[in-house]
Amino acid sequence: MARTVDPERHEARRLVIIDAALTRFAADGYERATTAAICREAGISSGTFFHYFPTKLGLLLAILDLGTAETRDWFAAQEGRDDGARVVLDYVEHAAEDFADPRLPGFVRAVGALMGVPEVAHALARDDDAVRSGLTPWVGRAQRAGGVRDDLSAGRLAEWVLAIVDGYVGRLASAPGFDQASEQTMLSDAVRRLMRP
Amino acid sequence: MARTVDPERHEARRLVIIDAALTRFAADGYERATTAAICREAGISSGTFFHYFPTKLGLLLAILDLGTAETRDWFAAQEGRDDGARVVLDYVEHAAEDFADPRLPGFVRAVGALMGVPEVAHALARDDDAVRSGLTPWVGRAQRAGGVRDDLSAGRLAEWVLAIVDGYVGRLASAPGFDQASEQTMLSDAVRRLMRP
Amino acid sequence: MARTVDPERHEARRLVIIDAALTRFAADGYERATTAAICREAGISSGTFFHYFPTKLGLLLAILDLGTAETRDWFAAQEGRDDGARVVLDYVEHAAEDFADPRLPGFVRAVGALMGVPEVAHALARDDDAVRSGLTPWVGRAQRAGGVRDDLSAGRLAEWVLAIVDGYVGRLASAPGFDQASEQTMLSDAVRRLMRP
Amino acid sequence: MARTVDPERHEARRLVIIDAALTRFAADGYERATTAAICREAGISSGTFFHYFPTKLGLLLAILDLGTAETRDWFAAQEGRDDGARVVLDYVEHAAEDFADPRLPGFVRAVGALMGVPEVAHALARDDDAVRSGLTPWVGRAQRAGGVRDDLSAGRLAEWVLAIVDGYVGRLASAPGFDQASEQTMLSDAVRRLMRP
DNA sequence: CATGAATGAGTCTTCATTCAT
DNA sequence: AATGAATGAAGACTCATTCAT
Repeated sequence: MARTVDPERHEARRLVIIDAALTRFAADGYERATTAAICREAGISSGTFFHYFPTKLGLLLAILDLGTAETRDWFAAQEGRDDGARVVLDYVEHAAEDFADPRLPGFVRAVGALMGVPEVAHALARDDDAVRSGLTPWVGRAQRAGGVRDDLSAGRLAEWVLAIVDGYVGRLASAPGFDQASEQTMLSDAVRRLMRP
Repeated sequence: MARTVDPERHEARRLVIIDAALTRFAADGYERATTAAICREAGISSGTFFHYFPTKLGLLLAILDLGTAETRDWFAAQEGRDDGARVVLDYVEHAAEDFADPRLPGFVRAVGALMGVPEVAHALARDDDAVRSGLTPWVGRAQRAGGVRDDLSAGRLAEWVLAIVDGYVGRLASAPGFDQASEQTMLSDAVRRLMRP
Repeated sequence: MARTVDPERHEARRLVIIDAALTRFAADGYERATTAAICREAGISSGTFFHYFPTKLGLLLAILDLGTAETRDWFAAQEGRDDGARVVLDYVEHAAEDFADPRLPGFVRAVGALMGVPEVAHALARDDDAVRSGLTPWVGRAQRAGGVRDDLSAGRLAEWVLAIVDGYVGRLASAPGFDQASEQTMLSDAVRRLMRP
Repeated sequence: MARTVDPERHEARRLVIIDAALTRFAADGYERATTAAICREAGISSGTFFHYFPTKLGLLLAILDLGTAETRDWFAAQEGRDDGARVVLDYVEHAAEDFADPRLPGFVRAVGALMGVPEVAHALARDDDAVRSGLTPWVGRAQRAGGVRDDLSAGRLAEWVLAIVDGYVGRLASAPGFDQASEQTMLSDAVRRLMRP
């Protein structure tokens, strides 16, 4: 009797809160996004908030971990492919599509301001590691296959690919006429130019 | 009789506060950098702080304006030059050198989190305008002179140059082995590749 | 049909909760002992807690009433005895033995902090009354039998006997080397000295 | 210029807050005495409260330390006296007079409920030490001078003197007809009886 | 009967800003 | 001009209690 824990409902509600938080963090920044505002956005009470997440920071970290997991999943799904350069470009495209969600740039900026907070720094380092260690082997394979410059180590070249993606994302948020729809092809082009021998 | 306002001393003190704020904002982010911490860093009292700046936000805006003015000055100093492509690359290098101050990436992130605050958004828009309107003519001139791709408008190409600089700056702050000394030549190379016909 | 209320099981569970509460109140004080902690200690859910007790305060009052009833029972069991002084000393010893439960001093302190709450004040007054009205007649009888000082009223002397027991209990909790095993004979001696003519 | 720190005014204000806190802690207990209520009682704002004390607990500890210091001062002032038994009785009387402040018993109870908080436990241990190490030598001297029982060590006898004072203080608070004015002579008598050979 | 997710009032504490000296 | 004590609005978080299952 008394089936009180419905794991599905729990997970669903958790995601509602995460979604609301993404909205508020993106629009207002971490500090200006009050827990009250997040609760309002999610349609829950403050008690419920702290029933699902231990602290406001804990919620942020949960979001970051979600992203890291998503990255790992994406790379895991590429296992067995052959064309390294193609995978790199697919990743770039995949990342760019993530940012079709207009809240993401704002969220990334919100997180950036918290780099001084150790727990955030660690979560970001984990995330960066996931991307880097996912991407580097494909860059290396592309180099060995030829068709990609090899005057840089695979790691350093991967880093620069990420730098360009970062720059693209940053502009998405701050430059008026710069939008995902029209610039995504330029992004692929820019990365191709960077990697050309 | 008593001329109590010594404009030089006033300006010097203002700069001391701005410098202290740059340090704290960069290390802790805008919200976590308390006025008390900035005062401590600057060696002044809170009363003095508000004698020089109307609010904490006012101080931040003053710093941003300083940067915008510096950008305008730099472009004003290029007047009369000929080689557009060279000026663009010089600007990239100049921007990169600014970021030799290790506090700047942190400061940029701190400001990014405040994009939702209208006054900050406007100040950033002014700053962006200064850069864009400074850079675009030189890109256009380079295109007309040949040697630079012209499948994009000058404005859009300038935007992408800035995107790459942004990406470089972002990595500077977040990637462990990515430092200004060793990556600056890669930056120029990446911009050159982007602009190549 | 369904007789769902098994009075014995009900009472047993009630006592489990009371015991758990005694533990938590004693260790943490009334306010710091959360209902959640009491539930954990008792191995029940919060819903069950409030099925057995109307409020957290109600639980505390129930514990106090239990103590009062126990006191009344003890004195009822002395009916018919002769030697008043002996009964007084027996009571002192009995009280001291109660405090062999190491949780009691802490519980008494926890309750002390709630004297400002009317319901607690009343419960304590009832308890004190039970002790006082149980003890005073025996003190009086001892005085009339001689061998006990009679320069004080029986009531006042009883009060002082209780004061010494209280002091003993207080030390039990706060003084390191002061333990029930070694000090109980001193307690009887101190009470005897107090009562000596 | 700018005489901003007036140490006297600072200390005076600190004492006003301490006095207000004593009132509220005594009447309501530690947890139920909100900082807001203490501020109201002291006629200050919440900001001022935290300007003078780091936390609500810090305020409580400050009060305890004040008491410990007072105890040390009292014993320091007895240096050079001769009659140990007289000093012990003077201390008992002195302690009893302290409790002429009707708030003290309530305050002691409020603190008792916090014995589980390490910082409070330590402060109380320090306080107990001050009393014990102040009193024990005088008890010892009285024993050596004769006229005081020596079947107990000086330390243990001192402990029992304190137990009786504690019991007296406890009754002061909880027993209706038990007041300082009429019972203080009984207190001295009780202690004398305890110490008699 | 038993469960535990949900609630929201209430608390401590922080911090930008003011102002008397 | 410079100081720093005082202010109080605002925010994160806790916890007793309710109620649908």
